Amino acid sequence: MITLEDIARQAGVSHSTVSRALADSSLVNSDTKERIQLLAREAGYQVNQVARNLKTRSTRTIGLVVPEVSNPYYPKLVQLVADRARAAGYNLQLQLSGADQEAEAACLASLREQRADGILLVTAEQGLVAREQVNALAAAGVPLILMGWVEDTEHLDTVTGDDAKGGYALAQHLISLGHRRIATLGKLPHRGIHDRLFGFNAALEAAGIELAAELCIVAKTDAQVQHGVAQLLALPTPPTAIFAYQDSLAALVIGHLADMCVSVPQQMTVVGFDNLDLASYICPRLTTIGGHIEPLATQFVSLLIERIQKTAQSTAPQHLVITPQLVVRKSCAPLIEKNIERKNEN
Amino acid sequence: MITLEDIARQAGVSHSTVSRALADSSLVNSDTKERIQLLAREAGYQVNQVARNLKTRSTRTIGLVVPEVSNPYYPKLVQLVADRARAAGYNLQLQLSGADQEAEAACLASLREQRADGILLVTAEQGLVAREQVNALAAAGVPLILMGWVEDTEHLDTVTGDDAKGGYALAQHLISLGHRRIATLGKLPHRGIHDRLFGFNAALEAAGIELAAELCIVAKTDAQVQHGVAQLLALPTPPTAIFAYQDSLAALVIGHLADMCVSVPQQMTVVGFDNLDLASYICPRLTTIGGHIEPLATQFVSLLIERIQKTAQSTAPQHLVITPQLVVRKSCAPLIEKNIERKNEN
DNA sequence: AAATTCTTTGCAATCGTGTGCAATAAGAAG
DNA sequence: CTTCTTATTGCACACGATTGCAAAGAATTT
Repeated sequence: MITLEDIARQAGVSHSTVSRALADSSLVNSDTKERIQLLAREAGYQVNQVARNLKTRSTRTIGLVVPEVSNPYYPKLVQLVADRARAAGYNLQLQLSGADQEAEAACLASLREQRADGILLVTAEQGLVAREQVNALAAAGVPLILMGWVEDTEHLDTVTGDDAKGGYALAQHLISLGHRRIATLGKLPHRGIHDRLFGFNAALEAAGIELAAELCIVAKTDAQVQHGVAQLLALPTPPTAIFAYQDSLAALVIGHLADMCVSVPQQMTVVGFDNLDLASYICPRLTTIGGHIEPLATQFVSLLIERIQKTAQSTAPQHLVITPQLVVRKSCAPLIEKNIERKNEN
Repeated sequence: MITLEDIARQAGVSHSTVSRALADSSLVNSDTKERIQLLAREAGYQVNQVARNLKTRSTRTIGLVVPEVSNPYYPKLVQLVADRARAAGYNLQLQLSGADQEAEAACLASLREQRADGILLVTAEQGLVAREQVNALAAAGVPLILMGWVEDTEHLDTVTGDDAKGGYALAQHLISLGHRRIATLGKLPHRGIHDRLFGFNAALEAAGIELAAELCIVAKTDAQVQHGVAQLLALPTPPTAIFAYQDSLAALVIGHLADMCVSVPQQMTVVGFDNLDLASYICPRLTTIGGHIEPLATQFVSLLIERIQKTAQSTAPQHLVITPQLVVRKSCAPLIEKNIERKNEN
């Protein structure tokens, strides 16, 4: 691989001059500068970023830790983060912490060893697994932004979607359509007042509706969803609507309902969360909560870059919250006579 | 950030000894070794990989260039590649070349500057955009594997799925169900004898069926798909089956058919390609071609690592081809009287 | 013509590791 | 006691870039 020294020898100057010439420094005579630049281009010289990074003590790289990219939520986020990082002139180092974040600490350690200029950490159901690591990084002054609702992170910068508000809006929508008996289905994420289910439940309570325990299905895999749907339909009084915590689960629910000859939305209303692309792929198109991922990604990156470049207005930890919107499509129907009749039959 | 020198000072030895101790070298007295290792752990020392990479002239990083991760095909590939790379002890540097690969050359340049040990390049519709770059990398001896059918790459290592065979199997399946009037829909990829459409057409020809020009729809965006589907249905003799080049397009087709009150598979048979997760999400579940992505990813990574470590049996360019399989689900129906009647009506 | 400033260039140190080689000390062998 | 191994450690250089500082000419001023 060709180095500054090689170019210098060809040009009959010192490597310092070549370095300056390629950096377009005004300290170099413009003729020599052009000559060197041409020479370097012809020789196909490519800077050794490793050496440059060592000397400049900066890598212009940001690390992004997400659990996986099989779950379609994350690719959407990764794409947006990558675009914004690139636009800001930063490289992206993607680290996958595993479906259960089992490798979260290892990812952070690797990023630190690689001397990433800053780190974006997305937590999932497990919450913040590598808490000591994160605190150590923060203490060492490594810029780090957290995404997701995690306890005891007042001292860290965080960016999160207002899941509770989204859940609230969904429930309100279902209630306004006349639904009273509503099921929920999904894997339990970080519970608490910021949870989707918490907001959902709050709206139900405000309307005087009780969320019956038999209507709360915990399911993660396809098989569990199938079982849960069957369970709901077998109830003496089945629900008229199902809230799936995520769009992908809603898609599975609709599939299994179809297998059991229950049509959506005529015989069952289904809603999801996140407004992923698949929400407009599937049939019927899914009513869901959306619009939060783009601003989340934007804030995520721009706050980190402010921290890296120390251009933030305030050095105090920031906690940005993005409010999502209801996206109405075709998977919900008002509760009409037929359903009410069916309900009364039992 | 804490360095070898810091630990050395604390331990009262030279940095060389610390370096050796942390590398568990037998040249260091076992007592001192333990003492140093303990000290380093307590101090929270993390090697500076940047410095190490400079010295060892290797980064244990492989670069992966894909157009985007919005298209669900790529995340699936990225996940698999990332898992296998991690298992082999390599970091992954993800580079997105853009939906039209407009940044392909920039991605390669960046990876070269970062001194990635090897590069995995996935091409898309545009083919190999950065051909000179790739040739330069190959000439410089940088291990590089190409994925996708591209012309004039006999001198490069390639890994590809046998798209033509997949297309052939799909067509055979449709023919065996009695379909004769079959439409195709998608954006045109790298044409040629390795194309999905080529294989598809070959099977049709073998069965004496002509692929009418009016049944070949070029569509990429959702709006184009919608328009194409409407166009097909408006024909004097509409097709009885539609082959979409990709699962995601098939999903869109099914959605628009539903909007026009055409049920799948009863009134229209639809097939896709790639067997992405969404193929089992959507309703009806999609008959498609699959099973190739996993072996593609495996071969992709292991061939690259063989090149990096120079453990390959042969130094001659390899061209690995993966044969995909037909995955039969619920989106196809045999051509029964009703359809034939409908066909004869016109 | 001498003094001063400006322009351009090279020297040399530095970033944090890894490693060949020499040096030292201790133990073994003669 | 001398000599030869062997075990352990440090010195010093290298990796390839950036950059402060000095130096040497050239240009300008007095």
